[in-house]
Amino acid sequence: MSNKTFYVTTPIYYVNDVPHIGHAYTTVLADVLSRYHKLLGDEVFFLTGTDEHGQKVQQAAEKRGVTPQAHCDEYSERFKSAWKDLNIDFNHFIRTTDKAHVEYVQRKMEELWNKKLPSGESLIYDKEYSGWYSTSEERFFSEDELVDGKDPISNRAVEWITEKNYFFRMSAFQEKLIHYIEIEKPDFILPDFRKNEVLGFLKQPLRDLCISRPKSRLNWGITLPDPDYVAYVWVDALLNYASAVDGKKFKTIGNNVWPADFHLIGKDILTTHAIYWTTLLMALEMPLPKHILAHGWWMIDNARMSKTTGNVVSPLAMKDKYGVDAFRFFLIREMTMGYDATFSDAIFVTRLNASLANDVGNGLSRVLKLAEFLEFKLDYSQDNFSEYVRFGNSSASAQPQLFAYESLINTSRAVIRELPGMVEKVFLSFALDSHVGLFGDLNRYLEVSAPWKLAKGGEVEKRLLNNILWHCSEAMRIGFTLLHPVMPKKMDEALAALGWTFEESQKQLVWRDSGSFSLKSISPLFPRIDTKTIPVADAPGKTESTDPFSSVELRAVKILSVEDHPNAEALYVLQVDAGGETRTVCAGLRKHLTKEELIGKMGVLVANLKPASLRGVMSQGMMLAADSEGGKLSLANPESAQPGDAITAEGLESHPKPQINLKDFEKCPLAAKGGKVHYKGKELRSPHGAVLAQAPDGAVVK
RNA sequence: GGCGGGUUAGCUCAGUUGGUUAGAGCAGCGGAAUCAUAAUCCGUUUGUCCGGGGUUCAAAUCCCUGACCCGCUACCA
Repeated sequence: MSNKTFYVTTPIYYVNDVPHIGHAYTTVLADVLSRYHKLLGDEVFFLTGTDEHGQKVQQAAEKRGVTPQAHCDEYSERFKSAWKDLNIDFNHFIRTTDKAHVEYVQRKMEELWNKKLPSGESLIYDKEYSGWYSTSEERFFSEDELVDGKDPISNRAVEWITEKNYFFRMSAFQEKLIHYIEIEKPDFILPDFRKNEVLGFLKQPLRDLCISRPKSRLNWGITLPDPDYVAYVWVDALLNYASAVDGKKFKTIGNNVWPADFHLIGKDILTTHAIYWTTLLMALEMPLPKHILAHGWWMIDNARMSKTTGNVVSPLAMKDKYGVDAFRFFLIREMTMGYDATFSDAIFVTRLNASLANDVGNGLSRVLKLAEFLEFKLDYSQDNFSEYVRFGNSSASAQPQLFAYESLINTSRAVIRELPGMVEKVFLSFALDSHVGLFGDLNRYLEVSAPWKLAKGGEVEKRLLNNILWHCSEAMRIGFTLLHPVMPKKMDEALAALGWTFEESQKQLVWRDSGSFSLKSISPLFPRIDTKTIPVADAPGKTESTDPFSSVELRAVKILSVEDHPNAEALYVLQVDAGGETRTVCAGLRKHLTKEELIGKMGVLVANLKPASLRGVMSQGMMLAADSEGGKLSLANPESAQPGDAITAEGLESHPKPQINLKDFEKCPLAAKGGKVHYKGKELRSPHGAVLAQAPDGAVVK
C-alpha cells in the first residue's frame, strides 16, 4: 500500500521496577501505533526491552544472593510477561546485558575515544572530578541540587567523592543541536511546548557529560576503553535504540532500520533523549531519530502515581478486572498527547460503557439478532439500492432513511480516508473517537430504517431488511478493522461474527458496493459494567479551607554573622540564632543592606520552609524583608522578641506543618501597614510585641 | 524573577488562516421506540468563550493589560 517503513521504540525499562500503568501506557501506545502502521501497509519494527546495568541491580542481586545476570534474567521476564498479557506485538525485546548490545556499546565507545572535533579537541577527555555522589541514583549532584544535604530524588545520603572520570564534550554540539531542533527539524520534539522547554534549557551553556563510572565503585556495567571504568548507565541504555537494529534492514526497501521514526518516552526523560542522546549521535556521526514524543503522566485520582504513595495501577490488575482490550482502548482514548491524564475506575467504567458497550457492542448485537430472520446470510449489490425508494411507495417517506444511509457510508469512507493523517500525527485519541462515532451513525441508521418492522413482512420487506443489514455489516466491518490495532482480540471476535478475519478485511479497507456476509451470533462483545458496584462520580475532594498561613512557622531570630555568598552577587549567607539552634540562611539583601546593618539585629525567619540550596549554599529558611521606597528592602523587625519566639498572626491559630514549599508561603500575602507587618489585616506578633517594618503601607513583605 | 502554555456548557475538552444562530462527548431533564448489553434514537443547556481596554465592517480567534492555574528554569532565600 504505502511501501513505507516505521521504526518505533519505547524506553527500556529499569529491570528492578514492577510494571505499572506508566510503562504499560508507553508500550501500548507503541504497539497501537505500530499496528496502525501495519494496517496502512508499512513495514514496522517495534523495539522494547529492559535496562539491566547499574548499582541498584547489583545490590538487589546481592541481597537476593544471586548473580546480577540471574537476577536480570528473572526480573526481565516480568516485563515480557506483562507485555504478553497486554497483547504487545514487539519485534524485538532488547536487554542491555545482551552480548550484542554490550559489544555494540564497546565498539561505539572505542569510536568516540578515537574521534576528534574539527578543532582538534578530542571528544572524550578525563578529569579529576569531585562531587556529591548518590549511590541510589548512581549519579553526581551539584551542590545546589541537594536538598538538606541529601539527594533530592531518593532523599538518601550522598557522599563527597573525588575521582577521575571520562567526559563527553557535549558542549561542542550545543549550537548544532539548537539548530536541529529549531530549524532543521521543527517537529523533532513533540508536542510543541516540550520543544520550547528544551530550547529554553539550551539557552544556558551545556555542561559536558560524565560518561564513566570507576569499577571500584560499580562493576555491573559495560567496560569502557579504559578497563578500569564502566559506561554511565544512560549512555549504555540510550545506545540500545541503535544496537538493537545494528545491521538490520527492512525487507521491503532494504534500508537500515536505524534511525528511529519515533522514540516514545515519558516527559521525565525528555532531556536525556533530546540532549544526551541526540548529541551522542551527532558525535558518532549517526543519523538522528525523526521524532521524540514525550507523553504526560497518569494521575491516579488526581495524585501523581508513585510507588511511595502506593497508588500504582498495575496493568495486570486492570486486565483482569476489565479485559485487556478495554484497558488498551481506555489508555489510548483518554490521554491527549503530551498532557497528563487521570485514571480512576469511575472514568474507566463510564468510558467503557458509553463507547464500547453501548455503541460498539450493542450495535453488533442488534444487527446479529435481526440477521436471524435471514438465517444470517446477507447478499447485496448496489443495484437493489433502488428498493429504498420503492419502500413505502413514496420517495418522501424514504428521505430520512436515505439520509441516514448516506451518512453511514460517508462516515465509513471518511474514517478510512482520514486514518493515515491521524496516525502520522499520532492523533490516536481523535481517531478512536471517530471510529466509535461510526457506530453512532449505525445506530441512527437502524433507528430511522427500523428494520425490525420489516422482519415479519413478505419478500419485498425481507429484501429491504437484507440491504439494511448488509449496510450495517459493511460499516461494522470497517469499524472493527480500524479498531483492530487498539483491541486486537475483541476485534478478531467481532470480525469473526461477521464472517471475516482481520487479515482479509484489511485487504479490502474500502466500502464495497457488493458482496455477501455470513454472520454468526456471539455473546455480548463488551458486557456493560454495572455502575452500582463501582463508585460512579469522583467526589470533587473537598479540601478543608484552613488558612494557608496557619501552616507557616515564623520565628524570631538573631543574626549572628553575615558573609558574602561565595558564588552569588546578590546573596548574603547568614548565621542566625533561631532559639537553641543556629541556622544557615541565604538572604538576597546584599544590594540593599550592609553587613553592619544586619549583624546583631533581630529578624523574622520562615522556619519550616523546605531547605533549598542556592548557588551552592544550603538555606534553611528565609528572612522576611519588606519592600520600601526606591526598591530597597528592609528587614522585618520583631520588636523586643527573643530568638526562638514564635511569630503568629493575631487571632489566627497556628498549626505549622513540618515542612512547606515556597509556593505555599507565597500564597500568604504579607504586607506592611502603619509600620507593622500584617497578614490579611491581622497584625503579626511575637509574645513580646508586634513585628515592625520600615516600609510604606501596602508594601509587600516576603 | 525569566521563558512558555492555559482559562470555552454541570464535567472532560474541540474550535483550523479573525467571517453566518460558538461545537462534541459524558452527566441531567423531557419524549419516542422495543431489534439490542436497563442498550438505542430525538429534543433540551438565555454559555458575560476569565476580567478590562484596543485594532477591525467583523474578535473565542489579533494587540495591550489585570487575575488565577500549569510547565520548564533561576543569584528564589
